[in-house]
Amino acid sequence: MEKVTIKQLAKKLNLSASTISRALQDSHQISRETKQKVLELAAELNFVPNYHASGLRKKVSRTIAVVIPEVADSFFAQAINGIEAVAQEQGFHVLIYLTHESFLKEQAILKEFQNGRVDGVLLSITAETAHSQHIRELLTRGIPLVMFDRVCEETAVTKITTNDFASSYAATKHLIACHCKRIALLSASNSLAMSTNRLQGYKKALQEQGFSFQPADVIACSKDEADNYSLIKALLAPPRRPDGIIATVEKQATLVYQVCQELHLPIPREVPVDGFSNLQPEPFHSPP
Amino acid sequence: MEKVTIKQLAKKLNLSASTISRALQDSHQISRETKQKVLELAAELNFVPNYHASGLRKKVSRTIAVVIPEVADSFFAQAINGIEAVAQEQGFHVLIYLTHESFLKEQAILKEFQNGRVDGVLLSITAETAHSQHIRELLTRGIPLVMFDRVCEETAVTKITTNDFASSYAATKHLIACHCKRIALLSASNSLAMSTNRLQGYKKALQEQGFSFQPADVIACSKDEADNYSLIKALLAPPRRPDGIIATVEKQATLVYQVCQELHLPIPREVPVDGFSNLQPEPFHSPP
DNA sequence: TTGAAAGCGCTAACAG
DNA sequence: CTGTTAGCGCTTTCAA
Repeated sequence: MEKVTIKQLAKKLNLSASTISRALQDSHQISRETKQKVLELAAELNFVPNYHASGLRKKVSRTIAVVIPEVADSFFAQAINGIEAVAQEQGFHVLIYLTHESFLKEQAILKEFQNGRVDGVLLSITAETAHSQHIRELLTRGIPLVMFDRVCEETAVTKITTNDFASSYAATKHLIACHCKRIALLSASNSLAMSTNRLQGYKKALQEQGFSFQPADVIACSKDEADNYSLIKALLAPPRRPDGIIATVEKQATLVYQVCQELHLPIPREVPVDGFSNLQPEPFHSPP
Repeated sequence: MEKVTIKQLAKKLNLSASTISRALQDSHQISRETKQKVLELAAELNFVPNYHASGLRKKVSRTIAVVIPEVADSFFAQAINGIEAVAQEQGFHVLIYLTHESFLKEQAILKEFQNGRVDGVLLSITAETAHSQHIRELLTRGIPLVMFDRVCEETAVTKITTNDFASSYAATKHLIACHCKRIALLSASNSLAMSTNRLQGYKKALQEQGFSFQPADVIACSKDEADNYSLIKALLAPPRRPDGIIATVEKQATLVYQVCQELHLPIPREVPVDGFSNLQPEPFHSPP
């Protein structure tokens, strides 16, 4: 029992390939009877239409790509869950690509998307991503792209983010309300819009509550865990120890605990400001 | 600047399409010069070979599918990370499918894989999955399939698992060595090979150490968190409270804590026996 | 309502 | 080394 094709169905039913094709697509111009017969035979012979053939012809793939830095932290895992669920509902397939924070990989991956493999892209950019030529090129080629979580301001595409400004603003105000006197901000990376927005929210809240912004209270964490560890250790050193901390990333919160334990310090009041903890994945829009 | 095809390159260089095709594939039967020219023009015109066309011709997709129940718990997230990394290295693409523990979905998803979209499948079966007709059918069609983590004994395919028997055996012995007198096993589901193997390991260790196996000490947890909660609560009720627990799934360990807190009980000595905590993803083998 | 024919873009014999 | 030819399997005009 070799691979069954439309042609074979056609021969067995004394019909033309085009009729079979139409019947399978439930075309309005095929008689009930014929459809019936075709569907039956197809089921019997276990016919599965070739994906590449129809893709080549129709120029669609019913596939979207999700390009993210990593799936390690629970945020992206959740995101995948949500995305896949919606995609499956809509009959779409989901390709996963990890950039591991490498801009070059991001470029290479997006470049390949010009080949018809995907109909659309969900992108959460690299921390390294500074310009967006590669993104604009995809768009030029007519491939819709939506940025989520980590977006890049300069490009004119749909962006899905939590309101970074608002969340760090709220977090800061919350800590102040809890009588914190010195609030530090653990920030992720400087180039991302997310980071700057959060920084702004933090500043705004401080200012409104009559605190002065201290650049030394903002720690720019990097990819290197060891570095971050040192930075946090320095931050928590007694002389100017903060009594409140806003952590921008899950991992950093953990580091704070570690450092405190090691230094036998009381754990400061901490507020994590997470990516998308309450992400409601947007429904996809199939291409029109 | 419309989509560039091989034909266009051919015309511009006064060569045939086949020559271009060969040059792009770095065929041994094309002159240095020609290759050079072709590559240059291709780069200049930003040529990207059509995926469906070559897929249709060559009957490959350079794509593998990963079919898992959920990506929620960190295990599968890690798995995806590893799989994608290896795939990317080998120039493969990764499709993700979630079954949400539904056997019907699993079936439907595998069925579609007969259409040429994927070259291979990594499957971690549903808790519901009882028979393996759908799996065997895929294999018949020449699509390699590897089961991981949650495997199904009856099928003759490569399986990647931690040694379930050994790990629960070791865990049980460990608890006995810690002077535990009554050791409970929180088991996941009865039909999975993983569960039965773990149960065997547990029994073996008990027996070897002169303990008698008590069916009541094995709790078969279900999908329903609330149910599990009740079961664990009953288990931990004073009369025959275990002083050691082997938890088969991450989630269950958490439940135990919750129940103990609520009941103001001391937390029993607990040993989690996790899926693949130390999974070293196997390198893929591209099809020969 | 159905069929014939052409072609999506690429690759692989088979020649030369 | 390069060109010619013939499809991969399906969809879609255009005719009948």
